[in-house]
This record gives sequence, structure tokens and C-alpha cells, in this order.
Amino acid sequence: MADDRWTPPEVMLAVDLVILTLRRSLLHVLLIERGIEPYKGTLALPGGFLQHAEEDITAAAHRELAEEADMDVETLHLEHLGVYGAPGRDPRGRVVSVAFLAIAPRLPEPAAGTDAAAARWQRADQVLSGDLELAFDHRRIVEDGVENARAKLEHSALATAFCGPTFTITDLQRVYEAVWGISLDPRNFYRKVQKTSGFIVAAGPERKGTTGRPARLFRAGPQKALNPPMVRPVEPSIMKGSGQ
Amino acid sequence: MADDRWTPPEVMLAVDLVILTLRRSLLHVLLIERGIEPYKGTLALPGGFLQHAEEDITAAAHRELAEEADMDVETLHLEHLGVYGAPGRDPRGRVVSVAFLAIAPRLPEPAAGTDAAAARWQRADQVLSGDLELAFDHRRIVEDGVENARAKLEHSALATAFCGPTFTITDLQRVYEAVWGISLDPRNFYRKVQKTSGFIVAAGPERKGTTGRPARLFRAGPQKALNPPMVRPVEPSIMKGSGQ
DNA sequence: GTAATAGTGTCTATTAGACACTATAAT
DNA sequence: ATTATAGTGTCTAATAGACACTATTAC
Repeated sequence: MADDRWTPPEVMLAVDLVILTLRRSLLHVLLIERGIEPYKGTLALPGGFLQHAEEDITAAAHRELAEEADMDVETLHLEHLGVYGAPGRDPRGRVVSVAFLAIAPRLPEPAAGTDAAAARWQRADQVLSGDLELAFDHRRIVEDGVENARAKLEHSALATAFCGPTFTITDLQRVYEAVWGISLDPRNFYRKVQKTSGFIVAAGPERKGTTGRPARLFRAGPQKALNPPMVRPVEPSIMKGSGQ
Repeated sequence: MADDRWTPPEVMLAVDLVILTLRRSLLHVLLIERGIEPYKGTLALPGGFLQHAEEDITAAAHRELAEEADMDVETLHLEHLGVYGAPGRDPRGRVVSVAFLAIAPRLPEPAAGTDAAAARWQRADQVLSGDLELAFDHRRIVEDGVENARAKLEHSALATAFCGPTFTITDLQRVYEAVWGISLDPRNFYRKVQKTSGFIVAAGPERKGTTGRPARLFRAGPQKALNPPMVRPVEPSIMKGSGQ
């Protein structure tokens, strides 16, 4: 500690991406089948090491998003999620991974012919339940990412990131239902969303639905923080008659 | 990218601590006057490099807490805050810092005769306003830490971490007022806190106040997540008459 | 008594939650 | 007309916010 010549240990820095989207009204996460050891053949989050010593961490996340998922960062919500650096989590040595959460609107399957060829959308519930096995500590990272998204839906306009540039109120309701894993009353949802100032604003005239009455289109409003918040219904918890 | 022999760059990993407490009903943050270059003599967050290549990051945060702040980690709330790794943020090279947020009950000044000798509590508002200059990007980290604490007060029982093992409802109200920087109606606060199930539970009989009616004592309840949440009053925003 | 702090009750406006109908399109 | 989806209105119970008084101690 008083050693003049002591220098700090160095670690390898990686980024991992939890990319969430909605497909057929179900929450999905993008996973890649690893082509190299360790965990070759196992599903894992897209990600990788910093490319050079001067690369910015967020820039690395953007790069991986483009390389491994063939996605344009401009259209995506991307935010810091956490740091996963337990010794021994990677057999190659001390790897510290910075995880990011990305939210994508419904997209086609990742294009073949890129690094993303092995990428596939998988149902989030299958990952969370353990039906799908993931490499490293990536299941834990997905858990944290989903929980982060669930919480953010309450207080931010994150839900609009799951939709395209324009969307209907029903589209937005599907996002809340899929991420929270519950169903909501459309009448109360309409009322709440419309009176939450700055959340969504009218856009264009109407959408030519496949059938039924055409829906009005909206786009994301200027407000990133929702006030009042959208409230996640309390699940009838096990704590019955707890005090008071 | 297809180079077989490529190995990832390595970075130096540091931890930094934003330690918040209340002193005289004002939010304070623990800062240290740096004894070495760079930024020698400037105030900075307590923290430092990983000690060896196998040290766990959270363990390193605990160690710094003990070394630099002379605090027992058992009594403190400690959670991940963010990662700060912009190239060039540290003149010594590529340093990536994992920041932690710690909440401490009111404590005596850090003991002299330890690494913490140069540590001092400083008012958070003076840091946020820029009246106090901090080394590196530490002011930004403090901003993020305070904002994190403000948000967490709404939905978690974090406020109890600012108090000792037992506290009065008024003590708790002071925490909310100091961190949020507003004043609250004590009657409504009492009602809200008492009916938020699991937030606080009665403890011991009463406290011998210096003067006035003795207050009942409480301790932190079992519930970490508050439901319903404590709501931070909307500041009369500049957005007047913004749509409906 | 006075001063100082702790604690409670009430009234009102707003909101959340439950619930059923009307509207507009494709076929 | 039928089917399918979009959108609105009303009632009620719970809650937030404003506000004034009583309670218990030290002196």
C-alpha cells in the first residue's frame, strides 16, 4: 500500500447487450449462439471485448449492436444496465462486463450474412424460467434487464421505444401487458395515457387496420419522465393481513 | 476481427464511492483531499484501484469504505451506481471506474490517524452547484448518485438507511426533505408513512427528547419496495398550459 | 403557566378501478 | 348484417393535499 512502484492490476473489459423487443405480443430477447470457446454452441447475449484501449464503452456497445445484431443505434434506446465482474465468471481470465439495455421496435429477423447470422429472438420468459440455458452469468443479466425495463415503464416513456415511430394506443398497451406480464383495462389505459401530459402526441390521421375501426396514430411525446407515473397493479401478494 | 492472435486491450479498474449522509438536516457527501497526483490537493470521492487481479469489485468497494472512510460496511447501504470509463478521464491511462452509492446514518467526523484523515463531509448542494471543485469527473458521479437517491426514496425504504437503527417519524421526514430539497406537511407524512405497509415498525417505547413531547421510535420494516410509493411533489414546472 | 415538539382528525378534489356501450371499418 | 377493433362515459372507493387542533414533555 505504501509501495512506490505498485501498479494496479488490469482487467479485460467487455460489453454485453440485453436487447428487448416485442414479437407477437410477447417479450423477446436477442441471443446469439456462440461460435467460439468458451461455451461454444451455447446461447449468449450479444457483446464482446473492447476493440482497442481507447475505445469508449458506450461506443463499443454501439459497435456491437451494429456488428452482432445488425441494428442501427440511431433508432434504438440504449442505456447502462450494470457491471458484472465476479472473478471466475469467464474462464479466459478477469473479464469485467458492462451490460447495456437496448429496446428495439419489432424488427425482422437479424439479417443473414453478417455477424448476426447466429442471432435469434428468444422468448424472455423461457430465459427467465431457465428453460433456455445461457452462457456465463448472462441469465442473471437478462433478469436484471427485464426488471429494469419493468420498473422504467412506470416512470418513463420507455414503452414508446418498443414501438415504431408511430403507434396506436393499443400497441402501447400491448407493450405494458407484455413486459409486465399482466392484462390492463383498455378504457382506463386510454384515459391514463392521454392525460399523462407529454407522453404521446397525435401523429398522422389513422391507420388502415386489417379489419375493424381504424386507429388513431401517435408518436412519442417530448416528456421522458412520466408524471403522474403509470402504476403497475399490485399483484395480490402473499402478504395478506400483514399488520395494520 | 478475424485475427487469431488478437487479444483484448486491458484497462485499470477503480471503484469510487458516493457516500451520502445527513448532517444538521442537510445532505452531505464524503470527500477526500487527494494526497497524490493527479489532482493532488483537490477534493475527490473516496475510492481507488482494485488491489489485485482477483479482487471482487463489490469487495473492493467494501475495502475502500473501510480504509478511506473508516466505516463499517455492515451498517451501510451499498449499491451499484454506474460506470465511468471515458477515455482521457484519468491522465494516468485508461481507467474505468465503477461507482457505488452508500448511505450512512449520521456519523462522527471520520477518525484521524487513518487513511480517512483527509476525509470531510461536504454539503451536497455545494458540490452540485459547482462551488466546490472536484477531481476527474467526480462531480458528475455525485450528481448521478444524488439523483439516484432521490428516485429511490420514492419507491424503496432507502430513507431508513439515513437513520440509525431506530428513529422517529420526524427524523424520517427530515431525510425526505433534505434529499428532495423541499418541505413536507407532517400530518400527511405521518399518515402516508404509517399506512405504507412494512415500511417502518414500532420499536422501543419513546425517545427522551431534549424538549417537547417524546417521540415514538421506529425501526426499518421488512419491506424494501414501497407500495404505494412515496410521491415526490411535482415542482410547479415551467411547462404551464402545455396542452390539455 | 410558556415553549417546544409529537401526534391526530376532517374536509375536498382528484384519481384509480370496475364496468357497458357506441363508432367505424372490412367482409 | 356480421365481425372485429377503436374509442368514450359513468359510477364509486380510495387517495392526496390542504388545514387546525390536542397531547406531552422541560422549564
